[in-house]
Amino acid sequence: MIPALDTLFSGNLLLDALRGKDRVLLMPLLELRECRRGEVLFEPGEDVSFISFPSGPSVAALVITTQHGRTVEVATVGHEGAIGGVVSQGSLPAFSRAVVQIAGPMLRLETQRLQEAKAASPVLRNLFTRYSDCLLAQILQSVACNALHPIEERCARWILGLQDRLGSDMLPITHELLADLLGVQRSYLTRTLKSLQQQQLVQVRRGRIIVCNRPALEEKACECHGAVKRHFETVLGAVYGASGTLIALRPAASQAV
Amino acid sequence: MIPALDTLFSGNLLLDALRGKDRVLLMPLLELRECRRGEVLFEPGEDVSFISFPSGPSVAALVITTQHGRTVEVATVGHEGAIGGVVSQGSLPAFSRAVVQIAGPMLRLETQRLQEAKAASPVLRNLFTRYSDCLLAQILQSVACNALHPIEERCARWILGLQDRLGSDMLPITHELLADLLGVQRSYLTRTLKSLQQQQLVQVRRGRIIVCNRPALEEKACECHGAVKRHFETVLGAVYGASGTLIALRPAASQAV
DNA sequence: CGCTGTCTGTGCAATAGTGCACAATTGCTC
DNA sequence: GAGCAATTGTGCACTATTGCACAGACAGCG
Repeated sequence: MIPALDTLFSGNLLLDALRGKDRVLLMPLLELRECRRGEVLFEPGEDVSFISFPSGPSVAALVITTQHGRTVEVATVGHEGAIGGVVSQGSLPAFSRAVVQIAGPMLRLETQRLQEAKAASPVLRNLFTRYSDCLLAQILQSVACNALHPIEERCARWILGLQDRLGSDMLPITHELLADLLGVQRSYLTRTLKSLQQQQLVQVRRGRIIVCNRPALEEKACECHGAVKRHFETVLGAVYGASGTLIALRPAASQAV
Repeated sequence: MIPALDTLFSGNLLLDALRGKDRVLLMPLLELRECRRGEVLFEPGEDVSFISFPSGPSVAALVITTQHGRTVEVATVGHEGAIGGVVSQGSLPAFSRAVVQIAGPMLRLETQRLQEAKAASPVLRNLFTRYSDCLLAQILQSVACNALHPIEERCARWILGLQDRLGSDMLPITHELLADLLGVQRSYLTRTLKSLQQQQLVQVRRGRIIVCNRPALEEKACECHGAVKRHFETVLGAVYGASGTLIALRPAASQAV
C-alpha cells in the first residue's frame, strides 16, 4: 500500500529500531502523510485516535493555550519519538493540543492498532514504555526549566533540541513562533537572539536561525538539554544505537523520574 | 500481617476505588509505613522498586534539583494517587527525586507486584492508566504554568492543591519550603503571601498557612488548578465518585494531553 | 521593478523577581 | 522564663521580562 515502508528506514528512530516480526507487525499499519507547519494533530478534549511518528526532519509539539490566549510548548517530538496517546495510552481525552512545528512527513498509526500490536509483542511494549518514560523525563525537566532558568538559557536549550532533531545547522523558525513556544514576548526574544548572535553562537536570519558554534551554545544553555539527553541515552541508547544515532552522549553521571 | 488493610478504607482514593477480587489482589501486598517530612522515597537514577500510595493527609512530591542547588516541585501526589513508576511503568531509572512533603501514612507496594497484579486484572490496568494520564496532565499544565503565570497566581494554585489533598484549612508548611517548591526566593514568597493575606485570602502563621476564603483564592489563582481538576474529573471522576470525593467540579468546558 | 505583507530591530516606561543582609518574632526546650 | 534555633519581615539595589509602539528590512509576487 505504502511503498516507502518496505524499504529499510522509515526515518523514525523508534520504528527503525524494530526488527523481524515486530517490524512486520507494525509497518503495514502505517500511513504516510505530509504535514504542513501549523497543522493540528489533535485538540484538547478529543479522543486521540492515531499516533504520529515524525519522520526525517519533521517536528511536532504539544502546546497549551491559556484562557488569555498565550501559548507554550510543553513537549517536543521529532524523529526520535512519537506523539499522541503514547504516554496517556490512548482512548482518553487529550489534555493538550498537538501541532506540527516543522513541516514534513509523519507516519500515522491508529491508536487501536498500536494497542493490539503491543498486546501481541513484548518488544513493542518495552520500546514504547521506554520512550514514554523519556518523554516524561523531558516534560518533567521542562517544569523545572521554566521555573528556574532565564530566557537566554532556555532559548539556547530549545535551539539545541531542534538542531538534534533536524540534523542541520539551519533551523527554519521565526522569532514570533519561537517566542510563542517559549512563552515569552516576541520583542524580548529578538533581543535574546541578538545577544546570542553577538556571542557568536548563532546567526539570525529572516525566518531562520543558524547555529554557528554548537559547543559554545551547549555551554550557554541550561543543563536541561543535557540532562534529558542523558536520560534518553540511558533508557533508549541501545535501541537507537541499532539504527540511527540521535544521541551524542557526553559522559556524565546519569540523571533520572 | 497489616491489620489496617482489612478495614474498608485505606485512605487512598485509588485503592479505595477497588472492589471484589481486584481489592483482594492488591490489598495484601501493601505495607503501611509512617513517613516523616523530608523523607526521600527515591533518588534520580535509582531503579524504583516500590510505589507509594499516600494515605489520608500525607503528600509526596517529585522534585528536580539543578546543578546550582535550586529545586522545584514538578509534581505533587496526595491521597488521590500514587508515586513511583506509575507513569514511567517501573523498572526504569527514576528521573527525579521523590520526597515526602506532608508527613503521614503511606501504603507501599513493590513495583514488581503491581506489574503482576496489572497483568492479571484489566480493571487495575485501566485504573492506573487513567491515573497516570491525570498525573501527566498535571505535569503538562505545570510546564505551562511555570512559563506563563506570576508567582502570586502560582502560589494560590499551589495552596488550593494542598488544601484539596489535606481536606483542611490549615496547611502545615513554611515559607522556606513553599518557596523551594515553587522555585522562587523565600523572601519574595513571604511578600507574596503577605499580599494574599492583605487580600483576606489566607492567614499566615509561623509554619502554617490558613485558607480564609477559598472561593476568592480560586479567583486569584491561575486557571491551572481548575484545568487539572477538570481533567481528573473527566478521567477518574466515576472512579473516585465510588469512594471518597476529591473533586468538586465547577461546570466548564473540558480541557484535555 | 515596485508593492505588500511578514518578519525583525529598537526605544521606553513599568512590573516582576532576584539576591542579600539583617532585624524581629515565635515556639520550644531546659 | 530565658535562651536558642528556626521562621518570618523588610529594606534596597539590581536584573529580567513585559507591554506596547513604531520604524526598518526582507522576500516573494505580479
